[in-house]
Order: sequence, then structure tokens, then C-alpha cells
Amino acid sequence: MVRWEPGAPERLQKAALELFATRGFEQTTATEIAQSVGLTERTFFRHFSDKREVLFYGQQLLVEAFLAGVAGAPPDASPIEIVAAGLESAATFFPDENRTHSRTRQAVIDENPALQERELHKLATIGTTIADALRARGVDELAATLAAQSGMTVFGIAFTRWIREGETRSLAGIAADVLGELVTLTGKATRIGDA
Amino acid sequence: MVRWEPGAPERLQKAALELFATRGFEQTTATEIAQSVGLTERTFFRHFSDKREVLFYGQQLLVEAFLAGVAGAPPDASPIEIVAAGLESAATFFPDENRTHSRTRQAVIDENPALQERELHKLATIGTTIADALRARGVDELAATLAAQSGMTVFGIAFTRWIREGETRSLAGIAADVLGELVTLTGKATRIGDA
DNA sequence: TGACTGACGTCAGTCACAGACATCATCTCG
DNA sequence: CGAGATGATGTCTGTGACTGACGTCAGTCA
Repeated sequence: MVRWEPGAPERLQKAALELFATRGFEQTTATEIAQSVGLTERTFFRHFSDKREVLFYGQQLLVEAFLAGVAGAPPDASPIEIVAAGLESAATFFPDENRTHSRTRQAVIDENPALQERELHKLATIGTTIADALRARGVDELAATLAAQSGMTVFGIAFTRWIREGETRSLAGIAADVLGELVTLTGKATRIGDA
Repeated sequence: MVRWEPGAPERLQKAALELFATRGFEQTTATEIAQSVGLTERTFFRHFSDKREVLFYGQQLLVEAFLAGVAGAPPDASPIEIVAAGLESAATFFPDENRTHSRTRQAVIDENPALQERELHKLATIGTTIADALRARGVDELAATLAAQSGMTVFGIAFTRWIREGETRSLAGIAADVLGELVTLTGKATRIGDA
């Protein structure tokens, strides 16, 4: 006989997404989420630092996937190539079966500025972590920051496209294309940095 | 005989920055800010949609400066070159006399995640606006988004460096350098997008 | 068996924000 | 010149996000 149902964070996360998707983020209170899975508001805030965080549970795994890709890049790879390796590795965290779920989640985020802020902050934090990893590999400060943040830009754009209705390509494939486009784009800046 | 002192938003903004800088953002209540300039909490929230927003008052002018630069770019300029023009124009909004003030403000933001979130969201919003402007010039969707977001990345990095203790170069100069470095970096991605 | 721990509940409090309504100097127009 | 419109403000009141302090109790382990 167990005292509580196990997996409180997961149950809260699932219930929260469902409620947010139907009623909207602001129209859903933390108390409602907690009660819908037989818990109290206080317990909700023990698992998640704030109401928004429940939607971002598990992001640490994405960071680790990214870093694993960075670590696996060949020693002579350029910063952008290292980031490309990170992107490819991170993309494995979003298999095509997750597309529908990701779409639902993103729809909720896209409807609420507060959630967009949190998402951007998460991406920026990952970018900082990647930049640290690049620096640890000997990349200089500016190049590391630029490459890492550009990688986050590419990831964000690729993810948005991966989510699109009718899209069938894998996230990794899209990310590679977007990164390629970035390279092409900057290559056309003939009047800048052509040193 | 006037009923109220004029310039309520400006007075609130000034007082808020001072209080945030001394006591910290979270340790300062909206009521305190308002009372310090002889107003009430309710009036504070009439001028600013939330407590964080008081630090971002006037960002619209930055957007307009950016857009003016974009509009002034030659018709045959590449997306990156257009963004470069926008950056140069936007940089004029931060003359060197403002360095100390910007430094103080940024120190407050850097200490609080909630403020960082707002800042990132503002930057992203500007990026979206620039992307729209690029698309209006005929740049395709992906290139416009990539160029605009990259521009925001460059702006952010350049601004951080402009703020650094001991830095004497202008923001425009630093931004041009950072953009050049981005072009150089992506040019080294020999295994990617070399189509 | 008894102390200990971990996950939870209860209670009370602070503060960010928002709606409704009153106030009053200034402005507008007949 | 006087009545009503206007706009920025104050007052009052409520909700919901979060927090600290404390109590509870099943399972663990010495």
C-alpha cells in the first residue's frame, strides 16, 4: 500500500499541458493543475520553481545531448562544424513520433508572451553552455559565443519548421539545411569582413 | 498651479533604476518605486504593464532606428548587408556618453533572470520586426529570419562588449567587427553548405 | 523498536497586478 | 462665463503566484 502515487512531476506536467492547451495558460491556476492529479498547490511549487517551468521540465537532457555532439566532433573541426555536430546530436531528442506532442506544446507557448520569454531564456542558457564547451576546446571567446548563439538561432528556426503542418523531414535534416543557408547568406556579405 | 508633476513615466523609470541598482530588483516593490516619486502603485501599473517593463521604456525608438537603417540600405544589398546597415543605424542610439548609464542598467538586468528573460524577448521581437522588413524588401522567409536573428545576436554581443570596463570603441565599430567575425566564422565551415 | 527521511498537507503571509469607481484641475464650447 | 467633457491620478478590493514554517506519516535502517 503506497502512500502517494509515484511520478508526481510527470503527472503534473502532463496535466498542465492538457489544461493549458484547452483553457489557456493564464486561465489555468497552479491549484487547478495540482488538484487535477490529487495534489496541492504547495506540492506543485515544490517540483517546479514557477508555473511556467512545468512546461520546460527535462530541458537538461537536451543540453546534454548537445554537449555530447560537441564532444564527439573531430579535433580539427571549426567552431561552426562543432556546433553542427551538436545540432545533429540534439535533434535526436526530437524523433518524428514527438512531432504532434511538440506541436501542441509549442502552440501553448506561442500564445503566451511569458512562456516565450522563458523559452528564449532557456535557449540562451543552452547557448552559453555550448559557448563554454567551445571555449574549453580552445575556441576564442568571441568565436565561441557567436558560433554557439548562431547554433541556437538555427536550432530555433529548424524546430519551428519541423513543427509545421505538413512537414515530413527530420529535425536533423532541417537543421542542417538551415545552417547551410546561414553559411550561404553570410558568404554573400561581400562588403563585410572579407579580410 | 499644476495638479501633478509632469513626466510621471520618466520619473518612475529613473527612480526604479536607482532603487534596483541599490536594493536589487526583487527587493524593491512597485509601491516603493511609486511612493519615491509621490505616486501610488496603481499609477505605476498604469504606465508600465509590469514591474520589469519600467527598465525597458523607450525600446520602440531603437526598433525605429534599426528599421531606418534597413530602409536606407542600397536596393542591391544582400540580407546581411541590409542588417549591417540596420546595426550601424541602431548603434547611434547608444552614444558613448550613455556608456555609464547603460552599464548600470545592464548590471541590474544581469543580476536577475526575470529581467534577462524580458531583455531576450525584446531582442527577439526586434528581430522579428527586422525580418518582416527584410521580407518586405523581397528577401525570402528563411534568409530574412536568419539574417535578422543573426543581426540581433551580433547586436547583443557587441553591446555586451561596448559596456565592458575599459572599452573605448564605439558600439557601431564593435558591431561591425563582430559581424565581420561572424562572416569569417561561417566561411570556415568548409564541410557545410558549400553548395 | 525507535530515530530518521522524504514527500506531502496545512496555514498564513507578501506582492504583482487588475477592475471599478471617485476626484479634480484643465480644457472646450455654447 | 459656466456646464460638461477629459485625462491623470487616488482609493478600494480582489485574485493568483509564490514562500516560509510547521505538522504528518509510510517506509528505511541501524
